[in-house]
Amino acid sequence: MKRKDQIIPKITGIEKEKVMLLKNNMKSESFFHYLAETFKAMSDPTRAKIIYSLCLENELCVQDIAAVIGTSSSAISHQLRTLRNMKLVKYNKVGKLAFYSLDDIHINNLFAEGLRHVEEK
Amino acid sequence: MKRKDQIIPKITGIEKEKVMLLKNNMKSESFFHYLAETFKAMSDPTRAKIIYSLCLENELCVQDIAAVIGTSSSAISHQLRTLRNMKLVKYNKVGKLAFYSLDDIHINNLFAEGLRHVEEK
DNA sequence: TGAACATTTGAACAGATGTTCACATAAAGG
DNA sequence: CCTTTATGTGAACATCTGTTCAAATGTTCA
Repeated sequence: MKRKDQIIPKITGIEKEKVMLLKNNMKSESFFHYLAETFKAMSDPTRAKIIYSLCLENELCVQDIAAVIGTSSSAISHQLRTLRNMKLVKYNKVGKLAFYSLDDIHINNLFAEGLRHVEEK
Repeated sequence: MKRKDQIIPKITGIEKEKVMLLKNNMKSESFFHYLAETFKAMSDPTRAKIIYSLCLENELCVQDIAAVIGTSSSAISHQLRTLRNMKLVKYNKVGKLAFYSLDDIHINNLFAEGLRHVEEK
């Protein structure tokens, strides 16, 4: 009987049960890809400023966002496309103006949680 | 008296009050930089998998994370350093093993909100 | 001490990213 | 129609990122 193994188990990093459990509960590759993309959409200072602005004022047009942030309309338009592609913002075109707003309440929650984290650090 | 301006205001994108209000409520450059960095830390599929694993099992060593995710220990170690630098994970060294865990409850909340967003889309 | 193991690290590479610039639409007003 | 204004887009650029590979560090155990 291998008594030693019971009393003094070999120290090894491999914890098979944990690994098995996690592997069985792992989400799909595409799930993590999409999740990462969502965070990535918020991971640029310019885009963070855009989202922050849309949290305070729930509808803004491109040039106003550009004015608030202090950069070109072109740069903002490029970034808004990224946010649009990731379904973080939606927009409403009135004549030549495009009014952007956050796509749904989850975006507010997610961003607010990020704000809270940074403010409390 | 410029009656026309009162009844039919010129359609223009510039809404000075909104812009002024937002500019006055804008956070600092470094705030947005740090906020963006926090989101960026979660914006890679490998790192998202690491954080997800640490949400389910609150302490894991490098090789077990590597086993769960299916990549090299070296790659995981590099990513853990990124997460460590951003204060998203902390670690506890026991002999030759390094047990990693999420740094605080805010990380759980933030990540969980992201999960919820993706699951409901 | 020497062998095996866990983790860290640096260099190097391909691939991705954000801005700028110039130009393209597209709508409004004269 | 022509000009002005608001936004969108593509190419080009420098910069950044994530992985791999090789090697170093540090720990355990025989």
